[in-house]
Amino acid sequence: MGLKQFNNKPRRKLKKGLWSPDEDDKLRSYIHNHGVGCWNTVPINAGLLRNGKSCRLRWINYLRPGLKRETFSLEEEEKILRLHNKMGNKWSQMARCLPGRTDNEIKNHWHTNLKKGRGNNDGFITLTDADAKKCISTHENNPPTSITTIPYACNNESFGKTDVSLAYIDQALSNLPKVFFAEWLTIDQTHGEVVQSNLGNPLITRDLQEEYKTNLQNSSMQSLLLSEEMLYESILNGIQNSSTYGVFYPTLASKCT
DNA sequence: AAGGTCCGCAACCGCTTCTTC
DNA sequence: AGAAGAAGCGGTTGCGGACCT
Repeated sequence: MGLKQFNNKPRRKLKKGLWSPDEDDKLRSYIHNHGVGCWNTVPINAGLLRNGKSCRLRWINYLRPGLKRETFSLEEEEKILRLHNKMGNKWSQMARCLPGRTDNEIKNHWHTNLKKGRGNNDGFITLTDADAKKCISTHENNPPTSITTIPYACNNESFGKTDVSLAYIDQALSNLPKVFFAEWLTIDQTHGEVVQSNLGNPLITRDLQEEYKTNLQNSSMQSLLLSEEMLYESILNGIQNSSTYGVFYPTLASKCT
């Protein structure tokens, strides 16, 4: 009995690595004319020396119509951060919420930009001046009500120090309602009470909270970073009527325990 | 200019889930 | 019900370009 019995079918030497424009054309035109059907038969019928899996990936991540090929917008990044906080590494589910983006693209962008770049270990995002301007222009056109969300935070390292972005926000928001709450709090608008926190885990360390409290007392700055607990206290103390507002990004902060 | 290092992205790999029979 | 194949998913790898020395 010979093993050759198992190998009667001529085995095609499959190609790996980057796709050539020619291969792209073959796959694109095949799917355009015949549809996908079974992925395992696609490369055979399309005359490609690839496996079905590779074809599927190439189509989904690169050739499929409707894909955006441009860099992620601030709004998209904001959405990714929110979704990641809500669902973790569910890249494909996130992709469904971001038209024109693939799970692979979102995953790569998270690992290379959002995880360590704009976000810091302490759970805050570094806000560039350009980001701040974009953020403010969005809210200028659509002024927040007394209970709203500001989707950006400032790096806490800049807290209490001179910071262009923070100063810009102070200036730009001066005409807007003075109290803003983070998105992870649901507020009873009638009574001004926190009725629900969307995250059960501690948002920031006790040490950081103490640091903020000290800074809050000492700071002459108009803007303040508030922890969930501090926001809660502030509401209870009727701080809504003061000139304080909180800007806090919960997505990354939730990772900080 | 050349070699080394870093970083982003495309693609692969292997495991899980779904579907079909 | 369960086996087998297909599809989906997420972690990881490796190539290539940019940047640094």
